[in-house]
Amino acid sequence: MKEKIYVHVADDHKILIEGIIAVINTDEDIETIGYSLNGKEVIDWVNNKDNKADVLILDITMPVLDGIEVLTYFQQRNIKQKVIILSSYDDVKIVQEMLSLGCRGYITKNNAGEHIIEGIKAVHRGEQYFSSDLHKDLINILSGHKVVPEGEMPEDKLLEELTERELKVLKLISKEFNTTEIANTLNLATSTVKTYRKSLLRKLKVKNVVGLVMYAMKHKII
Amino acid sequence: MKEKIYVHVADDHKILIEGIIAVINTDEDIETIGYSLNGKEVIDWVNNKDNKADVLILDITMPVLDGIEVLTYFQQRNIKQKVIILSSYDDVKIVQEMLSLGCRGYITKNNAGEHIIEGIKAVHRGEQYFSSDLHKDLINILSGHKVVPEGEMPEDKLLEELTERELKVLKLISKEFNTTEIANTLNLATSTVKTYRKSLLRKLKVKNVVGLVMYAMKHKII
DNA sequence: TGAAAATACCCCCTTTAGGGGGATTGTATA
DNA sequence: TATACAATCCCCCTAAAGGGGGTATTTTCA
Repeated sequence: MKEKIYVHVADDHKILIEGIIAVINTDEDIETIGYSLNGKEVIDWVNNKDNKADVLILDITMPVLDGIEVLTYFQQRNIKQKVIILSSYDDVKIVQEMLSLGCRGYITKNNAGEHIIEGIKAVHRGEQYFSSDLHKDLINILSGHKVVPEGEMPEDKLLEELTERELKVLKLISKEFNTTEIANTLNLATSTVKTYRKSLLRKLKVKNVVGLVMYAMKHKII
Repeated sequence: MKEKIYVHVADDHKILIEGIIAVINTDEDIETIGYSLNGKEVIDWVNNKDNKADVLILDITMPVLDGIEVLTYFQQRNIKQKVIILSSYDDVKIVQEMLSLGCRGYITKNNAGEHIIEGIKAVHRGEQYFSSDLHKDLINILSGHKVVPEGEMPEDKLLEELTERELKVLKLISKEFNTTEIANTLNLATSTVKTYRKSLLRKLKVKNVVGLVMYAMKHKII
């Protein structure tokens, strides 16, 4: 008899956890072993000696500590468990971010039911797994030549990544802070903040502060 | 033997539907009867002669048609099925809106597992049902004397209404148009547009264009 | 019918944003 | 070790936003 795969599920919506467990348990090779309702619980779980899970299903948006923070923690301590992100966002940008934080799979909640078992098995084998909607986009990115999914601009694709400082400035801009106020908040010269504003406009390819705020809202930076 | 309660579930995340069905089916008095992945499917379902569901579990955020639009449709045609909103938002403001649109219950996804069966039975009996987190807030509201959750302003209520012209200017601002471009688009003098900008800032009580855009996005003006 | 509100325009003035350069550190990494 | 890039600051200049007034129509509606 084959060794079972043990899975831990983390999501702030209990009902969703119940759904995932119900689906997972239909497969005889996989067994769920506990769940967490926030990132703090995940950290506690991973630090527990008795924990014998192989794969972690992790939601991005959670209270206390979110999925990003959990992944960062995992990365810093070199945690062995493999992580599959379960997310509402079917957004390549976010997938990229999660990948850079070391997750092994990314499944959208839309089609989790069909893909989750397949995904768990794949990452347990050491492969990467992405639910199909994302697949083609990712292939495009990884292979460099992007096939535009007709009628849509691959806007995000073209955008340069923001640095930590730029991100902070963007967040403060979104709080209606002006350049002087941002400078005071971050203990910088106004000239520095102006430089960041200019690079934000350039990198995000927008005309003015309005475009910056729209970007920030769309990408849930605020 | 008691008559069963038939329930239809609508949510854009299939996995969540599976969770709900799994929970609901643990109760022998309730049976799930189909599901919808978006508002359009709900409308189609309700217009189907064979549909014999009594209660609809409805997510707010869905593609094609969202929960609000579905409730509006129900209200306009006097649909007999009782609706329980299943939402991520634990926000009294939203509960109020849903209530005004005729929903009978409101359960947050956080504690859906524990309350959904109770909720279904309650609304089927003709009662209203709210998951407990919201209960005390709602009692405050319905009893008239609202205990403001310290530090928060009931912002929207205080805002003056925008005129048609102001709204148009706001929409164009949100498209990254500057004053001159707005003036040209609307065939107005730039001075006129400046006047509207000023009254927008005053009416919406925000500091600058960033606040205007945030307001526009929050209220889905754009 | 009369007051209020919406629409449209004007003035002056200050502050802020944005465009286009350039420079210096320090760190990471190929 | 060379190079790239983040982070920090500077200059000059123009464009745009915003603050504070004012005026004249027209529309709305109690």
